[in-house]
Amino acid sequence: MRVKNGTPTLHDVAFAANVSTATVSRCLNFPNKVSAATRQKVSATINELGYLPNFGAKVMATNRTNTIGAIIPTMENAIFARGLQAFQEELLLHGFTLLVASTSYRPEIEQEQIRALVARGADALLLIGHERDPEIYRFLENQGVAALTAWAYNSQAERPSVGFDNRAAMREMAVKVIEMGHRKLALISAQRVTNDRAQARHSGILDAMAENGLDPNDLYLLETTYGIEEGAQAFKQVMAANTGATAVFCGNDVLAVGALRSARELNLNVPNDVSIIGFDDIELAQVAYPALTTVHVPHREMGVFAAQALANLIKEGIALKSIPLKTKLVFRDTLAAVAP
Amino acid sequence: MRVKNGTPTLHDVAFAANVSTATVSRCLNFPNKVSAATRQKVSATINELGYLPNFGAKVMATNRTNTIGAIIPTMENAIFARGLQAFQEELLLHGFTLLVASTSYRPEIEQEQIRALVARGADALLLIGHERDPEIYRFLENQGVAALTAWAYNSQAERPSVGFDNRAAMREMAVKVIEMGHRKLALISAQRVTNDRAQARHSGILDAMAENGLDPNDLYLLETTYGIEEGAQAFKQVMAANTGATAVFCGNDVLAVGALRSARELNLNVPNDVSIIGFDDIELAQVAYPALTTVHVPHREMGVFAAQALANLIKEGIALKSIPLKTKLVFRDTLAAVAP
DNA sequence: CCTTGTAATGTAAGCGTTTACATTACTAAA
DNA sequence: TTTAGTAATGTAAACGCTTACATTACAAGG
Repeated sequence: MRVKNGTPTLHDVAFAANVSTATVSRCLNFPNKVSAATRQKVSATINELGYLPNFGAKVMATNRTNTIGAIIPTMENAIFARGLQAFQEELLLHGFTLLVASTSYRPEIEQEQIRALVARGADALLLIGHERDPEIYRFLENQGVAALTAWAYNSQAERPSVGFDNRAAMREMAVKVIEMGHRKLALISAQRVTNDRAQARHSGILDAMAENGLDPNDLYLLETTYGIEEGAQAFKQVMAANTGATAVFCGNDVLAVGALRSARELNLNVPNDVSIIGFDDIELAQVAYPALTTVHVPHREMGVFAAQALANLIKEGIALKSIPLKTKLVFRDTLAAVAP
Repeated sequence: MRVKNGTPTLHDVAFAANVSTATVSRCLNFPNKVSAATRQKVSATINELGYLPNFGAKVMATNRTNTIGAIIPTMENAIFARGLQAFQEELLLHGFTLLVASTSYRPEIEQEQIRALVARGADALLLIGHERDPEIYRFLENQGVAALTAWAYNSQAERPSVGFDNRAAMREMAVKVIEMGHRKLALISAQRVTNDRAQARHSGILDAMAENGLDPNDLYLLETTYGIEEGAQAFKQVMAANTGATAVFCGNDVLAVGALRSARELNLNVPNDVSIIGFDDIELAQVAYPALTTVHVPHREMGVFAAQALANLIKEGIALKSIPLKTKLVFRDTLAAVAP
């Protein structure tokens, strides 16, 4: 008698249960297409043999991996980690597994990763931000892989996205700041070249200035890379530039927290000497001292909606559509009215 | 003439390039087994046709997905996000893709996820902590899927792990604290039942007390779940218990930051009235005010080593072995000697 | 010019599912 | 009993790659 060596296959189960492979397959995939008796018998055999469907074979036969890929700048940034976590949890509920790749904010790497995840069989992709080479969209289309954009919403973007309007959100905050009497504004921004969110936030401030009789050209703008240290350095530069800024916006909370630290080192009182405003409302913002005034972004919600949209697309064929989410200004202790 | 509809296959490339499928396959996988001329011709055809190997077919033929799964409690916790990010980056260097699942610290869910990732074809798994049902290890063995444990190292654990000795690290910190004159100690710990890291950190404090003539039974221990708010609540309870604790250890930085906030609300001066000690040294620790004294854990290093070990196992067949990493005490502003 | 050895290429058999289609087993109405 | 209709099951092709083995091409030594 031949002894089986490898892991058991569908065939083995069928043989042991004395049914055809088709029946076993149906037991697994369409239990109600099979009589209770055989279902019983087959599932007993499956347990007994410790059968687990072969992934590759299944993929080949169905042309689906039940896997969704996400490509984000970095998990180390809490705004992505949080959204991605929610995305993964929701995906699980729909029977999908998450494939993760990161780009360190480098567009060339993103291209590479998109190709890698498609090659690895991702059924659909979650991407951050709208801006990318049209060629890669063509590639995705050719491969029949849908892509949903998150962390950004733009009413005139032609591709589906779930996110918030970075520009409007920042504009709203800037209007408040200006209403509080601030006339000299500065912005410590993330690199805008490869980052449409950073661009939009910048534009939001410009909008608010223009609407309120300030000259947008007066905004003192400084770009820097991501990090607390970087924010700290940038803030010192802003102060050294002597522009008389009474409110310095930061492109995100991490930069803002760095700015806060520099302010302390410079013996500047926040918010009485300078106001500092963040964006994102991550944990850091409430822990910082003084607690940071910032724009709250519904990261988890975004992840959940994105997962639902993608799951609905793949399982039900429901086309993706854009979902705009709301941000909220949260006023804590780093913003004050300018002394009259 | 028949018009091809779907995406091109190996066959199509072979036909177009006027070679056999074997040759095309070799061009892709063993370029040096093929003459320069054909290599040339084939790769031109591949580009022209926009051919991309079919993932499922490849998996089926090779029985490998070049995918590694990681199962962590949650990406929202920076210590995992950071390590995972490094893990993914290193994996990419070795040609692997990362599959992520999370457990929210629930062991039943972990089991489920282990099975799910194996079913999704993970070639190997990264797991957090040692403690789990032996049955699941048997399952992994049966399936021929290797598992490496991270975020914990324990010299007497029989399974390979890359991480640090939580117990020794916490003991080292506690010894310092005791040397600074603290006699009444408290610990705000994460739930220990399902979490061997939390257990080990607790034991470390006990060790230090015993070695230094303090009664380990005098440690005031409070367990809570993960979160800043939870840490804040717990700290208030510790203070309300009136144990006279002059140093309160926290199982991680997040809890410590919550404790810090409560101390401020209680008008307690840190570190003069109470010392607060964290663990992990995440970003939060330096941003907190006062900056947190804590134990630095080499999260990124851990991720990198784990990825290397797994890649070496799969590609070269080099067996996994445990890699102990070093932690470092970092003294900032929340620990002071007790007034004589 | 033949021989031998090696390099390059080709042939075709798997890999383990799913599923269209065919067949058989039942049920209930006539 | 038939019969028609439906439910349950079976048969076998297809999915697109890798790779052992077979074959052919070529180079160098005699």
